[in-house]
Amino acid sequence: MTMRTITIDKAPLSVGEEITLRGWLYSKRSSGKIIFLQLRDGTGVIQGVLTEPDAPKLFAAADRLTRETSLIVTGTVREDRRAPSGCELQLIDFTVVHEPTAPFPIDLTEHTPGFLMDHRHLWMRTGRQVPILRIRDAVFRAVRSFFYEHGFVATEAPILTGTSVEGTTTLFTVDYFGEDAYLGQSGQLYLEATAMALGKVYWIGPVFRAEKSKTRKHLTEFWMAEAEMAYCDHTENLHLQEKLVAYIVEAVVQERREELALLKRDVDRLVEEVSLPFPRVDYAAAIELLQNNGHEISFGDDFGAPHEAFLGDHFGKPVFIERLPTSMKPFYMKRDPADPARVLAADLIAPEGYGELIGGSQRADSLEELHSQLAENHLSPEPYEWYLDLRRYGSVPHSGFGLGVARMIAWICGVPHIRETIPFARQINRLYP
RNA sequence: UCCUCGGUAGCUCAAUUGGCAGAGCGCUCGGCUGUUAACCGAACGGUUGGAGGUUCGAGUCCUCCCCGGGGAGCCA
Repeated sequence: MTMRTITIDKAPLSVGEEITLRGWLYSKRSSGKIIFLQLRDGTGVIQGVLTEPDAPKLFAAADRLTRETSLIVTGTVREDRRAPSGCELQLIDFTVVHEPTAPFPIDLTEHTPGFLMDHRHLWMRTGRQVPILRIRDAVFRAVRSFFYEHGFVATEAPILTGTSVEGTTTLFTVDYFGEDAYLGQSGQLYLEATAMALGKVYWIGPVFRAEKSKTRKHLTEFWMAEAEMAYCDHTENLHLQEKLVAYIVEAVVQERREELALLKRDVDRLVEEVSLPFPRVDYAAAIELLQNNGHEISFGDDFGAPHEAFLGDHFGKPVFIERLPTSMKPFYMKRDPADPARVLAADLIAPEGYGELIGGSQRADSLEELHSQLAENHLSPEPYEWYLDLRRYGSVPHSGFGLGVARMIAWICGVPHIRETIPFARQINRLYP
């Protein structure tokens, strides 16, 4: 008999065979002369079974094991409906790789969010965290395949920048050889330049906002998937965005069905939510809709959390709010030719209260527009000269958007807080671990 | 920055009107041949976030500070 080393997710394919697994002891239950070891390896959890009369010495050793002991086990895979995963390993032997020097801090019962975040480096081994992080991987991969399949070129924006994208948002400052530099808050301006070189571009990268936000939807360091397209108008921009969102959800549903089941996500609802097209609602109509449903809001106001929640619930799927007021938005967006008080921009609001998934717009493409809009925002053109060059040399209509990856993952997973959707969340008051 | 709730055993939480500091889980020990957050029994475990104050007496009341959760604003 040949003995193979495999991963736990492949164990159901090896029923009847003798295999080796390398992992960690997730939990242990014993009942006198029979012992159950729950073994995890990152791909899943499987139960190992051992009875005392069969192997007294091995049984005694197993009985002494503590949680998160790393071990290599050998056994025979068999189906058993009493096992949590439907199959289990009849243990033949095991080797301890490392024995923990203290009890593992994370119980499988209950902890406060603060305690869990303090122990994020250990918490991430347990329960829902493994499936969430595997879904995160699937989301990143789906974004990359979508853009690849649609002819986009993967590129990068710098993290260290000398220019602010949004005049208003707070920036993290770093010392750059005696000069102030900032951690990038968006790759957009750089992607506009790159799109003029390569046509259609995207990147997935970290961005930084020094906002003192304290909500379930905000991190100070988060990942955005940003795209920028030359020769693309507002309408085409929205069309691509909805296709991307639906593509990601469908890919994850297909690839990570087991993980979604572990998270008890209502997958049917999720799939229904991404049936195309997503509704397009004019900003003015959205304001009216909110007013008619008892919300205190007027034209020119930005949406607050309750408004976003209402809109998501009302439509039951992601909804574009388009033609937003100029006053709400940054200098680089193109004015609506039909109404200069509006810009050709849209926010994509997620269902189920997950907030804004995407912000996008057609960009102002003439030098005159940009100059006057910089002036209106009280921004000096000087640091933007390189950006203004894009309108001096073969400027074209172009559009782009940024997708908040963590919010996307939170929505797909159905988890309430985005701190669980990234391995190590950076928040106000949290820089460790 | 603002609003709000909280800080008691390693963890999650109790503690009546201001009157002896408690439980469950975990760890340790004992029992149990199908456990599913196993179960049963025992033992271990405390500077009640910090400083000051009121009082015969403070986990409990007062003042200030520190830390955390939730929310708002801002944004993705």
